[in-house]
Amino acid sequence: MKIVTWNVNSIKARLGHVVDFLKDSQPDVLLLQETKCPEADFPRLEVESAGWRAAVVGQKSYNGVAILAREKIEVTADRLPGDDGDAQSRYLEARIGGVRVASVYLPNGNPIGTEKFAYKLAWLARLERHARDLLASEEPVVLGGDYNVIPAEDDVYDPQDWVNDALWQLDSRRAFRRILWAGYTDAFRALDPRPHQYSFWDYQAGRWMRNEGIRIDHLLLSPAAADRLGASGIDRGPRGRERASDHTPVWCRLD
DNA sequence: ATGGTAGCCTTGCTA
Repeated sequence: MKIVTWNVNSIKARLGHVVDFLKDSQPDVLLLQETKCPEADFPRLEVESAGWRAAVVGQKSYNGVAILAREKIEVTADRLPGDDGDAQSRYLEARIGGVRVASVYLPNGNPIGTEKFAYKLAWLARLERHARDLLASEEPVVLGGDYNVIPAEDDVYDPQDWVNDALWQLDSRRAFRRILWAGYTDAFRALDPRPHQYSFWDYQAGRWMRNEGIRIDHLLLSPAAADRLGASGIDRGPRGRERASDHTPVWCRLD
């Protein structure tokens, strides 16, 4: 089972890229973030015409996540538990072919020292709590998405550029590591020790052309899923296209 | 060098 996560930065702006990617890459599951549209506006027909089913949560202009899959999608959660007052569309979870998968879009959290950063840390704590609860199930679990956290120095072109950024704060990295210590495996890093393998390059300052990126899109695997991890990688192809998302797909294969 | 770009369907916000 090939599972891919991709922050597309608007599904409407990126629909051609997404359909091309489905046909070229043939994922069994594609986890999308930042679809930036309400459920009713999601281009469901185009996705289904290509041969994938879709489960979607969304809101106007911001956030929004989706799960595309070849097989039947049984939605198990359309929001992250732990805060009924949280109205942002950032979490969707489903059972597909005996695997529990989630599409996760963490808050960016900038600027630091504001309520936005507090919301990010609270969201990470809620995700850790729920990730621990999911371990109690018999199923393999794959939590994939844009975590908006740079895990380590090897995952950024220059940490000095990010010292005042929410993605590189010690509190952000510690909260991310707590999920790993709960028993989850970073599918990319588990199989590829090379430094400076990125999943995001800012649109500004020629970051893509200079390969100055960060690795913030992650697939976190429960032990039962990690036992089946056969391959993983980052597909830089979509980032190099015209009118690309600023993120590129990250994938893993469960045998 | 406190800039730069992209998507939202705004005239600024979010990233």
